[in-house]
Amino acid sequence: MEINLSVTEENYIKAIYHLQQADGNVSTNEVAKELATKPASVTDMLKKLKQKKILNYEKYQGFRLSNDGRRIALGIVRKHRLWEYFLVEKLQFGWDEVHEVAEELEHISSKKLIDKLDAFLEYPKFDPHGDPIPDVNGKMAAQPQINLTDLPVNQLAAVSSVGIQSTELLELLKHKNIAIGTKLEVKKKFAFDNSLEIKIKGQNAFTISQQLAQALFVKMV
Amino acid sequence: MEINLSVTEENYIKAIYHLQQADGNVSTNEVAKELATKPASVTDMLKKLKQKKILNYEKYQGFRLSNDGRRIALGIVRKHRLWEYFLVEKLQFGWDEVHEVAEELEHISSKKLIDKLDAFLEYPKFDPHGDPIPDVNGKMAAQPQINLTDLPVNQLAAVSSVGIQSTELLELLKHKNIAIGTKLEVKKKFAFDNSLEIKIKGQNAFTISQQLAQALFVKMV
DNA sequence: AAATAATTTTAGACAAATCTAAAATTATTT
DNA sequence: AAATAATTTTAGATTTGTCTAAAATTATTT
Repeated sequence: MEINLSVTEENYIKAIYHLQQADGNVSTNEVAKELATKPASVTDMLKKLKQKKILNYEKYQGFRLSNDGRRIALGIVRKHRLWEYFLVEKLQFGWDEVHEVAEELEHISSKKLIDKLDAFLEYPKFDPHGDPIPDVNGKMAAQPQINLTDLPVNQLAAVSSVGIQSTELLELLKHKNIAIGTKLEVKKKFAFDNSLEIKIKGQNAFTISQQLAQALFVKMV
Repeated sequence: MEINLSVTEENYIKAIYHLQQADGNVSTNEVAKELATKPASVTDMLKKLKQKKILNYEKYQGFRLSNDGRRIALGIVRKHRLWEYFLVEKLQFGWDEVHEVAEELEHISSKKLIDKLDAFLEYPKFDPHGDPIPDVNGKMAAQPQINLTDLPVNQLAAVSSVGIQSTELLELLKHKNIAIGTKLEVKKKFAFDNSLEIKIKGQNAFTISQQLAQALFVKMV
């Protein structure tokens, strides 16, 4: 039942997991960009992962992780986030300097190690960046809903609710092409009037007012 | 100044380090045995390490680490032993189940990580097996001298002093071919009369009495 | 000091993960 | 719906670490 995976394979699985969280179906080019490698290399790996039943993949058709693949990805995410928590809470790293180290630590294979680390840290639910940490069974706490004004720049999030129910607001949202479930990122914050530059995938970026941003709640993705 | 080393290269360096601690000059076959690989593979790696100036090596002549090589080896040993200490003291692993995990953790490259871990652990001097942990500069505490009767089975050690100065004792030591500096291992302990079976490299094992063992002090190697 | 044995090195091959360049397929324009 | 563009895949090469089998060297016997 335990498949042995190389660090490279794990990195592909993790990248595909994150891309499909944001995007649904994943493409060869996206993965190549994410991993700073060439599409041809990605295709080779896709075949390998398909053969190991980690990936549902038909050529030219895009792909997604299988159930097994998702289980493995969650295991890697769990390790990454627990180590980040450890680095910040116990070793006094800054939250902005832990990522690369966690990228290495997440590939340490011992399950016992990670479960004991989890216990030592007293089963934290969120990592230092606010992302939820999967538990032993791969379950994670729901991402808390935050106000759009509090969303970090370049953090993908999905609109989860609107603060007020007014026809005027709905009219504006319709015009801006924003609905519940719309995935967006904040690209810039303007201090002068607290307006935000917003990017929805496949559209050009546009600006929204402070008032509109305050009416929108999102969950990080 | 910072050379990038693969996990494989690091494992070779560590193996050579440990072998030369015990042996002086190291041979291709010894390394192959230690790393469970073939002599031909070792020769390939030796050339590579020589080229990187980590090894003083002339073919057919045996080899030793260069100063740089020793510095690198001490860094790996430092990481291994600090992680072992962490696993036992913080994560409640048994001292006998930490080795394989530490074998993986020792290859995490961040120097900052290991120095912060050292601080978190409050600069321990010895790991759970009693081996000294090198500090940031590669210095380690002298291995404490222990009585031969307390030496664990199969732990290589060097005779460091004798407890009493008698002609009779010296006569016996001469006959048994034991001197200050002689490297030996205890292969068996016999409960009946507390005699020990001793093995000196290149000789057949032989037995010594409890009285003789109590007169000998050793340092682990 | 020859012969034999053991060790070590070379030569050539293989698998994993990558690359470039070209071919195949799908998507988008006009 | 052709033509063009973008994406994806294939084919063939490269690098790293490994292997086996054979050759070279050193060590040990007789």
